[in-house]
Amino acid sequence: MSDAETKRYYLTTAIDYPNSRPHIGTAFEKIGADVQVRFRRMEGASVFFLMGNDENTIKVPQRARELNLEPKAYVDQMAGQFKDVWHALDISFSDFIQTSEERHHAGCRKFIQAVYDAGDIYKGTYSGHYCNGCEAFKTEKEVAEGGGKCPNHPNTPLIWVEEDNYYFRLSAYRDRLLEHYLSHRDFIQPESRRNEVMSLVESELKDVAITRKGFAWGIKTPFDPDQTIYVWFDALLNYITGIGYGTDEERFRQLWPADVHVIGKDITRFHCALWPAMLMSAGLPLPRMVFGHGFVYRKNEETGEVQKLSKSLGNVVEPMDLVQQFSSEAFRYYFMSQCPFGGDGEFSFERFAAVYNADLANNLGNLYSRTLTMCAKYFEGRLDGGSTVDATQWRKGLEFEPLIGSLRELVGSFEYNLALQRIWREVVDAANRYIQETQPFKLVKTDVEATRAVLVNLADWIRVAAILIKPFLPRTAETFYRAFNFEETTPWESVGYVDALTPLNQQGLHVTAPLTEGKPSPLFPKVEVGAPR
RNA sequence: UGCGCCGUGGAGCAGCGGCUAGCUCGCCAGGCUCAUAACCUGGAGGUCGUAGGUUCGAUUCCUACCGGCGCAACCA
Repeated sequence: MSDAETKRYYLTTAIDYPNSRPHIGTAFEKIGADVQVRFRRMEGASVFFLMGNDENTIKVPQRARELNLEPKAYVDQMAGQFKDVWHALDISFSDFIQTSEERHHAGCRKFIQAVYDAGDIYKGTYSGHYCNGCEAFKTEKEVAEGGGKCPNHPNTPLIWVEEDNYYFRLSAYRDRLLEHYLSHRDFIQPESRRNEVMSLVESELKDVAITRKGFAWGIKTPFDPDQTIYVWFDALLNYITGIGYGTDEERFRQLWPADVHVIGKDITRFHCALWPAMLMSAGLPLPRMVFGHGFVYRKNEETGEVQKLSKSLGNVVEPMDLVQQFSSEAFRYYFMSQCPFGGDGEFSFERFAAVYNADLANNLGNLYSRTLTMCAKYFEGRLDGGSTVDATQWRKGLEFEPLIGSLRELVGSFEYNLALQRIWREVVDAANRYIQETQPFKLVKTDVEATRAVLVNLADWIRVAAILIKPFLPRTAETFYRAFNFEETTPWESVGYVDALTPLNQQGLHVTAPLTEGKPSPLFPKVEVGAPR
């Protein structure tokens, strides 16, 4: 692997249907992805982070008609809303692809033609329950749910329709897929998802219909203009059309294959079976990893019941509600610290507030407050007056280098909750304990220089904490870093985990944070537990 | 039904073969006063779902069962 290759990092998230607004579960995925790319950037990688919306579904023209809009106008409007939410959560995506864009259409046509030319597409007959109300086929499951009728149109009888479609020869890739899983242990992460996919591929891997007839909205099949590409086949292709496949081959070659597709556990099979088979057929390299994250469930505060987020249960929580009540930082912290990214997690307003108060207000925020206040009160913000002190004193008794090493490993492998837990226990808590043990507020009465030494150590502590939380809480981290004049040594933008290991530059060390009457304003004002909502 | 995950003090989690089973929140008692009534110390509280098995030894491995949950080809 060349140096240039190890340094570029291409990550994608699942593209979302635009017919409903993003909820906390959708946001969970994007934040987890964002933490990873922020971390990779800190590690020196040149990152490309792709997100987008999945717009070529039958529901789009339906919904657009209801709103009296052109489909394209509708999806553009929705994409704007999605991006607003992602920006509010500080999701640092590089590009946002909409599958209604021409660049996507062009890439899709090229790709399906390549698969066709490879002989993996054949004409067949698709049959199923068709609903005239939805203008779509219903799955057996949907029919069962509706008691033999369409769940959305119970008065419209379902009809059995047979239609000529094109099929992708997925079954032909069974052995090559299994071989790939075996030779690339990391292809499907976390481990628990592997078995599921492997047993699925071993047992049943049927060819799939990849086109539908008679839809105006969607991508026309190049070898048969009466047919449009079925949503799944087209959706997966965003990962390559978003980086220039079919429109900018040079760029595509630079970025592909993806380092990781971050997706929800429900769609692992598409990404681990269908997608690699499609790529094999088209002669393209496979992504290095598919990470299937867990889901966020809603805990009902009164009954204690844990439920899936769903519109019908009315328990959907919109990210903006929490961002407005607390902050994007609080939002990011809750989900990254409380929900293991590879597994499932729970959300309740009560718990959100409890975690916010305990970890952000009382620990992190308060550490910041008390440190800066003492610097201002005892030294008027200047810590550089005395003789040079040992600023690494605080690291004694702490296995510091191994800690940084394991944090890098944990963050790099998406184990965010464990990483945050260690940062809090071993860095933030330790700092509060250090203050209690050294008692600078007492010491200042007898030994000013010793007090200065303690505060210099705390300043370094703040600096290191800033670096460690940078991928998770970018704003808070920056505030921490700008509390002192650390930027004179290393600019904030270029600070990485390695800088936590370099010693503090005490030259001219002083407080740069804005203070009002010698105090910073609270970063995380405490909230009344149980009050919100 | 198939496949998968989970069941550890009041709540949320960690431990995944062997020191007195850890951590956070909550609770109780002290301490401190720099700080967002924050912080620090100590304490109470667990037969690690049940029944077997493997082993010198199991919360940790195996089997069965009970209970909860997820996925199963367009609801993150």
